[in-house]
Amino acid sequence: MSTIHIHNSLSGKKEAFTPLKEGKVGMYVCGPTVYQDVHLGNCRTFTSFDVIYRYLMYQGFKVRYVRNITDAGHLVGDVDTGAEDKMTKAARLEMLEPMEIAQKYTLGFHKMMDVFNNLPPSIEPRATGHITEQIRMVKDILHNGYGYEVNGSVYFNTIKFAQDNDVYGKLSGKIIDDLLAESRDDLKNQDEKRHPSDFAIWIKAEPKHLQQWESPWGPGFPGWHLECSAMSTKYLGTEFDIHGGGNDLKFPHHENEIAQNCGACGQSPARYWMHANMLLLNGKKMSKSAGNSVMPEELFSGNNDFFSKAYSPMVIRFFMLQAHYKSTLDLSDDALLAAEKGYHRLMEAHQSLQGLSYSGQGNASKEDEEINTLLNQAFADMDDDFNTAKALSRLFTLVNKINSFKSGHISLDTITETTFNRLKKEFSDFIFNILGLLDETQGGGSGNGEVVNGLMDLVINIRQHARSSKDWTTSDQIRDKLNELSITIKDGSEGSTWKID
RNA sequence: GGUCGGUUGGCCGAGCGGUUAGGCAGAGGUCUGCAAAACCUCGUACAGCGGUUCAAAUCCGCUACCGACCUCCA
Repeated sequence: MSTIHIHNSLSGKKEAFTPLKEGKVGMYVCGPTVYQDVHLGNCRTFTSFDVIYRYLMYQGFKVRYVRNITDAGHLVGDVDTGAEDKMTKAARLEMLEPMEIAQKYTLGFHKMMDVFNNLPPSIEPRATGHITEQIRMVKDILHNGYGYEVNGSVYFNTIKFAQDNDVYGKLSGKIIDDLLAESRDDLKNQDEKRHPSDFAIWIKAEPKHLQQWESPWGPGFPGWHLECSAMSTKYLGTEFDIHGGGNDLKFPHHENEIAQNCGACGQSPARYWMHANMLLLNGKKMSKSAGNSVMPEELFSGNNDFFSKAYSPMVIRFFMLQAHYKSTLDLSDDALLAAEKGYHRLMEAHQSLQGLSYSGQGNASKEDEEINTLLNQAFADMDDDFNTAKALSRLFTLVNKINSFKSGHISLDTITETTFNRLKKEFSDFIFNILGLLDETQGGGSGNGEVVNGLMDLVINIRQHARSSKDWTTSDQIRDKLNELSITIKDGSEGSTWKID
């Protein structure tokens, strides 16, 4: 097993990855708050971690991947402003029970994850299903002196926490002195909080509030951040390997999460923090609240103002994989057009490769060495902080080789049977198992595949006869008509192949 | 204002001290009945100005611009 290096947001450096327990990985990723449909930016983060999950498993790690569903407690504004939480607001607007809202958008989220071919996590805990654990954590925090109760709400005392240790602010790069010095003026406006940076861990519910639970401090609901602390602890322990999420969660969400975990059990939760960067649209962060977002369905249907045509889910996935997860990625029509072609080229090469059978004499040469090197490098790229962009560039160099084998430009004599089999297996593994792509390029809908293939074999056969007798009128007519049906015929030295565009 | 991060050829996007990233587009060629595909060759890019170094897109400093977070957001 090779050594994986991970960029740790906590240290700002790339570090060798050593799991707490050999061969096992505990990974927690912040999931969605299910109060609205997922937008494309959300999908990028989860796709990034899906590839990480897949790669760790491919390398033989036993991974417990926990990704939560937040269905309570996530406020729209600050507590003191009397803001309602997202679930309650959505419930009122749609005139549904909060749990109906949660159900609706959880199902939608799962469906979208499936469309993007993201594997489900090992455990997907919900905030509402872990109220007792969260109450317990609030008690622990109070017991340790890092919380205080005011009028039925409980706040986390960031100042005391920051004074007692040097943990707070480390992840997000906040300077504690600034925090402490922060605006004495602001303090005057605080009704309940002792300091602006303090945050609610338990929030008192008014009688009309739709989601509320009994607690030692009266009826209320848990604060945002708390569910992740409680659930990661429950399923992965007080200390685990990897914690991930979108870059925009670094502060305050993740910073506060660390504070809560430390405050409750004196242990910083994750050893490696990973942050996926934002998807950009028009050069700015995709954000629904800012009105700068595209919904996945709009992209798949082409029904939007940003793009010239519809793009399939796998084209989008491929597009995302062409950039490193830590970089921002700019979405544009030109970029997607390019990704679409690249994706097809990759898939067609894969089909060609699987269609080849070894007929060489097995003389290892420079060619043989190059192929092995490229495969090794692709894995090394993934080991180096999951660099899918770089790994893909190796695969495309292999696409060249594969096409050359197919057309006979390079003889299979130049590689050994072992290398040939390795290429066949690992090229496929990489595309499907590690990068999690699906081949959308072949066949029609499911179930029709055999019929379509059979028909196409027939058509191609008829055309081949026409070509043999130099009946160009017929052969060109077949090709043109198929073209109108968005089927492209490609004539090669060993017969013709077809694809649906 | 504070804290980070970025600025790479026509577009997207890797690289993070010395060796061709890659995809798309473009040019020329090979193959082919033609076309498409495929294959071969080619563009010689690193915001600007200084500095360190035998050597910088890569390190340091300054300037300009862009973005993220500091309010809810993956």
